[in-house]
Amino acid sequence: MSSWVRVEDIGAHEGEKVELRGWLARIRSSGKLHFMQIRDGSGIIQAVVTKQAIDPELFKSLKKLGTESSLVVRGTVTADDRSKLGFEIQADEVEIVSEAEGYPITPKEHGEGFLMDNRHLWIRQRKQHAALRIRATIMKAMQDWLDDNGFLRVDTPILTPAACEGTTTLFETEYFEEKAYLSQSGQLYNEATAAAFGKVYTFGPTFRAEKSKTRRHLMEFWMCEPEMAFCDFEMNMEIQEQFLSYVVQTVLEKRAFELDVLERDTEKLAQVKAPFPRITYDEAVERLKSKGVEFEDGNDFGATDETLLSEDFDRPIFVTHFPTAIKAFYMKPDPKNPARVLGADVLAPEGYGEIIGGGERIADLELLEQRVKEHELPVDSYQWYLDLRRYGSVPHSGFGIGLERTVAWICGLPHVRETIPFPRMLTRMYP
RNA sequence: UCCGCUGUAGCUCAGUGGUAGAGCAACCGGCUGUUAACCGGUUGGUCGCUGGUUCGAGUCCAGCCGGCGGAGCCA
Repeated sequence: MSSWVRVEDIGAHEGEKVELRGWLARIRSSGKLHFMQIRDGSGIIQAVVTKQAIDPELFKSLKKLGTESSLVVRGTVTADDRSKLGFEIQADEVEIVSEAEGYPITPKEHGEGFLMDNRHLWIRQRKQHAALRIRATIMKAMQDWLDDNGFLRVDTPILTPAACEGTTTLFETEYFEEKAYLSQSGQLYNEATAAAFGKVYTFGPTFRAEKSKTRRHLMEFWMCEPEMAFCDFEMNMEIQEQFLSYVVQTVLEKRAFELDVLERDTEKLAQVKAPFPRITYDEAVERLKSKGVEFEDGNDFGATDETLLSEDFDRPIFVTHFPTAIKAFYMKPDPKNPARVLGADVLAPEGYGEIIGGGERIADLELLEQRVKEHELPVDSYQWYLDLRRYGSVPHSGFGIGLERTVAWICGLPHVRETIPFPRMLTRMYP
């Protein structure tokens, strides 16, 4: 009897007869010998089938078996230097589960549009596996670090009654007789749960109905948003650099194989260790001007500006003290200069741009009420949020890290669309 | 929303106003160590759509539709 083994565990079964269940990734044939690449979801291994080993009719039909046909292969695990994995299977039994015909993705090159149309099949491919495995590892590393540092995961709702920052960029939906909006951030609810539990985070999908069409935007993306009571602007940045360093180092340790598949330069990732350099918004503007950029003071940075700023550093950087006017209504103004906020963005290296936005929140009731009015937000809808300043308000801070941008950076991918199984993009919601 | 590029076989592309092409995939055959295998053969077309110019349009023009790249906005 042979036992069902996954490719990732094959090394522990050398010399044994095993059963593989998977799909035919590729077949090459040399007359009386078939080389079948068997993909089982955990890896790819080559099964060698000789004409003597199996029924001649079956041997003949295997030659014609289409790519991605599903099958069960039984055979003996042997060590072999010619295999990248170090092992292959000398098959003596092959069962075809379901034949596939005309699988559209071939070993030759394809355009991005075609691959996105076939995303449901594209995710079977090696590089997509590597990126999505690294995504899973990043998510787990984020949660592990937070769980191990006293944070409680308290998820916030996706259906919300009002906007965090206005309704223009929200997806609207029906909620029986009312309107509801898909959450663009768990931020405000996080402040309530932080006042309940001290240190919390939410991790889930968020939605923005912005008509942006760039390599770093999705309509639906995942954010991990920690929030901490009794935490100021400085402590917030220290937590971010520890957190992010842990995530990057964990991926380097646990996903070396996948980083290699993606041909990622890991030396650049190895340098990602706390502390991260800090520059103020005003310093950043000076740096841009000295590089010949025509920058209008008070504006936010564009993608090329962020690339120019990060290229001087070998690790992520904080850009702090943005103009109050361009930041969210809940950001705390710097007491030394109220025209600037106690907020910071983290810019990833190598031109990957902003991956974290965060800062200290306004704790004072009167100032927050004033800000809500200044931003022309419906004050009544924000009463629960203002309550947080009425009942034991404390200094508190938090941040949000965009998962797909982080995955794109760590994987060295040119576009966030490959960092999520089924990206929702401006002009694409299929499949 | 704006700017640029682009649309020809299942895929990636070539195609000078005058007979619709290649490589890969698929299909048929060959090969006992292949790694995007290789060798021989076969099939495969509403040239994005609509209109216009012309004796003649894949090719030139206009509009529309799709794709890709970038900008703005943002994580």
